[in-house]
Order: sequence, then structure tokens, then C-alpha cells
Amino acid sequence: MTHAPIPAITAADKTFYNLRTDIVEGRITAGSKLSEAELSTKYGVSRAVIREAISRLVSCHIVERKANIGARVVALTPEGLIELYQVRESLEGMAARLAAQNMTPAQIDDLNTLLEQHAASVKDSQSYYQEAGDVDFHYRIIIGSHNNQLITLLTEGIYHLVRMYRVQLGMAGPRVTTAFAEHQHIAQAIANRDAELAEMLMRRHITYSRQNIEHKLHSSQTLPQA
Amino acid sequence: MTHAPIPAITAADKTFYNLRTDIVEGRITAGSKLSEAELSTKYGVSRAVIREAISRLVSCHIVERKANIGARVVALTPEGLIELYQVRESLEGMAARLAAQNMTPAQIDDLNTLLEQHAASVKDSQSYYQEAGDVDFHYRIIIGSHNNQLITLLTEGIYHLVRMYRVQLGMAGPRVTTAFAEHQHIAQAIANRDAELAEMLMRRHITYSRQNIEHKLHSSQTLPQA
DNA sequence: TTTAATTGCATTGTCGACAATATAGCTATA
DNA sequence: TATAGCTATATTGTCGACAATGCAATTAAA
Repeated sequence: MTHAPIPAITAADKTFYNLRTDIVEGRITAGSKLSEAELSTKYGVSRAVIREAISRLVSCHIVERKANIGARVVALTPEGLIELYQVRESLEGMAARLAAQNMTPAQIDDLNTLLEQHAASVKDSQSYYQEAGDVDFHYRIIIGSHNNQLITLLTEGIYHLVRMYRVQLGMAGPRVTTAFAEHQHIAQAIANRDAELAEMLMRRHITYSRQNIEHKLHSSQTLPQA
Repeated sequence: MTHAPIPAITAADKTFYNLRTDIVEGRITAGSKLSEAELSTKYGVSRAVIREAISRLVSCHIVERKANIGARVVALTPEGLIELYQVRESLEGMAARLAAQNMTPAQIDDLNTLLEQHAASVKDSQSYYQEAGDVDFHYRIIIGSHNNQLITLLTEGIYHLVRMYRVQLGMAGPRVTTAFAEHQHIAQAIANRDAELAEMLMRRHITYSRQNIEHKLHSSQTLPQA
């Protein structure tokens, strides 16, 4: 279910993680103000700890802060989600290319094993695959790129942002089985060490997701409060 | 010379900028430890301010921090620089593509004006173009992408890192005139609204830079201290 | 009535002190 | 002598209080 180890040591660490999940999962709504005093009592820690946590959220682009005014959760515009997907297309395309070059045979085996599990679950129950499965697949390819800059950027930056947008804009949508086929083709290209093709397929895969989202946005025109 | 406005308001802001430039310009050497008390007296501010500044540097990937141990400037491995250039290739390629689609006519005119100035300075004095000119060119294209995620990622994240690596690994190298020709071709593609070509040319442009750097790294094998 | 200034309050920014943790040096024991 | 445990010290993490700034309500003047 969860992918990365959880090295939460200091109080600021825990508060950061708690705050982030509370925001990403939607318990703290987009655009709302983050009062330091309020959060301080809510999480039972000092204001300094809250300030540190907020600072980190700012650097994740989850929160915006203005000097002497305060911090707010970012406003969720549909355009912002599109922009995020464009960045994903670029970075994950590169990740797929590098993965084709650098993944170890063991990593490739693991990726295929994962896909077999997904195939089974798609046949049976369908719905579970959705979120976690998709994320797992992408994570492995990102890790497989063996490029630490890329890994950090995606796993502790962009991915949480994307998740927040999708949750709060109500984009839990299906597109399951077709996406699964695309996953298979990408894995195939990586196994064949075909970097060019892997990149192209990954980019196309994410472009499809983006178009899927754009379609949903246009059909249900319900903008959240500014 | 400088590109972005300087919205330094609070003391932590200024300290952050000061610390960053001191690191990027090499006055604080890579791998060295950042003692909070020491920096506190050096910059004449409280430890809390220093901690805030360091936190921001951590989120820029310029500094690494371990809980209860301390913060160090990142170690500069040649591999790290290569990784950075791979990310640049990906993101700036996308930026060029989006710029071809989204740049306003005025922005395109400005870009061409800039190139004419560069042409003149290359003919005359040569050497000036080097750093600032190159950065200016790339900045305008990034801004021209009109993708805020991309803009933020590059201008306040990756670029400072690249600069730090180049300064401290002694990569101030030439490659001036050929790079200028590549700039012209990229600008041409953008003016023609040829997104595909613009992306490809930009990626190739950065790939050349990376190969140039790899070449230098292999010829002069002087690794900094671990 | 409307607008401008002032005053008071709430929130953020900064500071110094205390608590918790890690590193180095010393001591004792095998 | 070497190693394990302990102690002392230095560094980081956390806290509460004070200073500075922004915002809103109230008041005064046109």
C-alpha cells in the first residue's frame, strides 16, 4: 500500500506528514488559511514546529505563504492540474527512458510480477487497482531511472500535489483497463531496453490521462470557491 | 544581469538569499557543515532565522540535513551534475515546446532582440556572452512556457543547483559560438510555432552541453573531497 | 453620507532560554 | 592493549514571550 519508508523522527517531521496528509486527503480544504496558533493547539506542538512544517509544505508547492500575512493551501484551478500533468509527462517520460537503460534485471522482474498481480485483480474485482496499483507502477519506473534528482522531484514533490488535486477536484475516475494495457506496453519496452519507445509510450500514457481529466473538467463545470 | 525581481522582505528571506549565493558562488564550499550558532553570529540574526533559511535550502536540494546531527552543503559528485542535466533536458525540452505554443508575439520579439544583442557581443568581445546571456535566453523560454509549475521548478530550484555545480566543479567553459547558433535555431522554431522541433532542438542543445561537461570531467579527473 | 485617519486587535516574525540528542574523551575491565 | 560503558560537552530541537506588521472597526472631518 505505502511505498516509501517513513523516517519520521522529530516532531516537526510528524507534524509535516500529518498536515500534508490532512491537506492531500481533503480534511483541510484547498484555499483555506493555515493559522499557526490554531494548528499549534490542534496538533499539540509549539508554533515553531508548525512554522517549520508549513515551510516544508511551501517548498512542496502545497501551501503558499505571504510575508506578515499568512499561509494558505494553494487554490486548485483546473489549469493548475493540467500544468502538473504536463510536467509529469516530461519528467516521467524521461524516467521511463532512463529506466529502460538503467533498471536492473531484478527490478524488471519485479515490475512484471507487479503487472501480473494487477492483471489478476483486474480480472476479478476490478476496482482495487485504481489508485495504489497505478501509483506503484509509476513509482517503480521512477526508482528504476536511478536518477536521484528525478526521483526526489517526483516522489516527494509532484506526486503529492497531483494526488491532492485529484482528490479535491473529484478525479478518482476509472480508465482502469485501458491504462493497464498501456502499462503492459511500457513494461515491455523497458524489458526490451528500448529507451526511445519507453519514453514515447510513457508520455502518451500520461497525455491520455491528462486528456481524460480535461474531458471531465469540461463536462462538469463546478469550480471550487476562490 | 539579474532576471527575477527580488522580493526580499523578512530577515529570513535575506538570510536565505545571502546564504544561497554564498554557497552557489563557492564562498561556502561544497560538503561543509552549516553550524547554526556560527551562521547566527556571522549573519547577525537569531538561530531561528538561520534554521528557516537552512530549511529552505534543504528544499532547494542545495543542503542536506539529518535530524539531531546537522546540515551540510550537498556533496558534488560528477554523477549528480549529469543527473541534473538529464532533468534539465526533460524540463526545458517541455518548456520549449510549450513556449512555441504559448509565447506571445511580444515575447517572441523580445527573444529575437536578445539574440541580436548576443550576436553583436559575440562578434565584438566574445567573452561576456558566456554565463548571463545563456541564462537569459533559457529564462525567457521557460517563462514563455506559461506553465507555472515548470517555471517555479526551474527558476527557483534547478537553476541555482546547476550554477553551484558548475562554479564549484570549475565548469565555466566556452562552447560559446556553437551554443549561440543552437539558440538561433531554437528561437526560429518557436517563432514558427513548431512545438515538436523546438522541443527536439532544446533537448539536443542541452544534451550537447551535458556531453561537453562529461568530456571535461573525464579529461580532468580531480574529485573533490568526500 | 462618504471618506480618510487613527486606534485597537489579531497574526506573523524574531529572539533567547531550556530540553533532547549525538559525539568525543575518559575510565574501568577483560 | 583493546573494548565496553560512562561522562562531559557541544549541537540541534522545542518552547514561550516579545516585537513588528497587517487588518478592521471606530471616529472625525469634509
